[in-house]
Amino acid sequence: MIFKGSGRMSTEKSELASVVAKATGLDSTELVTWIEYPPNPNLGDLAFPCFRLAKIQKKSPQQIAEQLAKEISGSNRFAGAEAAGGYVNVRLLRDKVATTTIHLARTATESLFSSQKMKGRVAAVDYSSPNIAKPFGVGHLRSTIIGQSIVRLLKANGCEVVGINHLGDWGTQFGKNIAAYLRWGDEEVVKQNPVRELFHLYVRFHDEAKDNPELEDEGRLWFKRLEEGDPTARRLWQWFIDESIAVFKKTYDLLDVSFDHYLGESFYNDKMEAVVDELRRDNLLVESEGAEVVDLSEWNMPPCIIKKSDGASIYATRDLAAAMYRNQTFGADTLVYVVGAEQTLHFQQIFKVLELMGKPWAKNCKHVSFGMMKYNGERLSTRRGKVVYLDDVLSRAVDEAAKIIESKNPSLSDKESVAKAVGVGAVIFNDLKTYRQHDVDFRYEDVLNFDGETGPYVQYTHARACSVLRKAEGMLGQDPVSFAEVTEIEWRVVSQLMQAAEYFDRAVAEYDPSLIARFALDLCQAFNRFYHDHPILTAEDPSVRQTRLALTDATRAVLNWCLTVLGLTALEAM
RNA sequence: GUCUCAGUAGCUCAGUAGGAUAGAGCAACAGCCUUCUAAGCUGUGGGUCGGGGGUUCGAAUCCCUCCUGAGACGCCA
Repeated sequence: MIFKGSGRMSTEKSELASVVAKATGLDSTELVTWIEYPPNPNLGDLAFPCFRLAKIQKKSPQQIAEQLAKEISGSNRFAGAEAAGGYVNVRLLRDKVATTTIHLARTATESLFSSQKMKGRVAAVDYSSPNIAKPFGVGHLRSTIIGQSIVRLLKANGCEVVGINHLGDWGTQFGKNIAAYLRWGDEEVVKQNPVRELFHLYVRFHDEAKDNPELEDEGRLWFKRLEEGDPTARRLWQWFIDESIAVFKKTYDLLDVSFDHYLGESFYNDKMEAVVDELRRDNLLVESEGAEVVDLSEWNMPPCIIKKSDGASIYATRDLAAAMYRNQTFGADTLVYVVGAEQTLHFQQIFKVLELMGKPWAKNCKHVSFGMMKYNGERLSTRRGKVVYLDDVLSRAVDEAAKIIESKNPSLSDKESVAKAVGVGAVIFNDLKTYRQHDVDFRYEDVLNFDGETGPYVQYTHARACSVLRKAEGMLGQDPVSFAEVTEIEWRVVSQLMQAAEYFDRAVAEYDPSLIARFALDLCQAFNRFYHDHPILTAEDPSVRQTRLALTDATRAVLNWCLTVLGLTALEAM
């Protein structure tokens, strides 16, 4: 397993592993991966299962556990250890761990998560990549949001990142767009609402083409003219692009999404022939059914078509050209594609061809795939007009947030921008928290719910911590606050903070922001419990007050970091 | 037909480098605001981890098989 042991484990785990290593003679970097967190905190803070050791040493797990418990207790580096059913349960020096963890969280928040392992590396991340003159639906949300979050995650890990919007700005559909516009379009109407209007014209073109097949020829003709550089075709095409990007940018601004480059498919039009030449030089091209392909049967894949039987290139050629451009021009040694799971085979083929071309960076290519977005159980299809517009979703979420503010906190200042942050945050977080390969059925009731495991919940917890700290103004400096005693409920918070690096390393290794969302939710839960059960500002003992404020500040800083990485606004009040 | 991915509480999902009694949230019900933001906290009910075999001291997790759903499977991207 590639990722095994690659994570920077908590310092507490490494400490335990080194004691066990000394006692057993085994490698501590291996041992550290065996260490677990006990299912019940009453059992201990860390647990070491002895079953595997039992096999090696040919002794009973219980026997080993008891012996190890003695060694660990005797080391003075832990509060205690006891054997229980083949496990050694270890209690940490909680006051010490709390003191150092909280200080780190407050003063160097990012280093609690990241050890900058990707310093010196360069990644090109391809995300969002909507089609020009097509509506930006909820279906595009996943690539956009997950991609942007991965960009931030990699940057936090010291990686240089180039964010690329690989716009769908080329293809026969543009011939249809042009033909439809020239037949029925009106410049003023298009300017009012460019993407929706162009899309309407496109849909109409399809409808009418059913009865008038000559329309298809008209579309093909206009695409041909576009390819040949016809001025009218070029002008309209460029206009569609400019208007579409302007519309997309409004949505991106709202989502706080940005790119280093907008490089659409058309950008590679003049860069594909060089790829074909290189493939030919490498003797990778073979003729098959009139087309030129790279044979991949050895790897159980269908051939990768490079040139169609009519001599034209195809998207595989384009993606190869794009990959090479990203490597050569940006110096990217890692290429990330945040694209739906339906293109899995395509990317497997592309990556394999790059490998066959002898590109050493081919092994660092990663397709971050995700399931399909559905609506009422049905596949969304832009062509058939089945679209849920992202703008509609966002504005409904913002309206809902505004309503809730009005009923819960009407005296809040800057209500409008808070409503925006909360509404948008709910939409983003909803998409990020359960990222897996599952298809998701988009439902308004889920997105508009702000209770429980949601973005607003995390934002609320952050605001809550901020509120306490505001009222404690001047009572807390940046100096380390030393814990004399940590309550069980306080410890749950510290214990969560302590695991930040493990979550982060896995999130980076698996390109999965949902782990950060999960981490933040667990932290919120622990903190809210603490907030509910313990007085902070009104704690009688001044030193207790200090430590609780420090814990609150640590939580605030860490939630702020998580929210930012995920792309949500960390509000100070809501 | 072949390949890939998925199947865990009524719903949405964690857990899938094998480990202790399978966890959250939503929804339902019952509590908690004269105290730091109740978008919160606590409790109750709810499960043959799709079915069946196997490997192992131990399986939701690994292997085999079957069932169900989605996607892909050469000139769209």
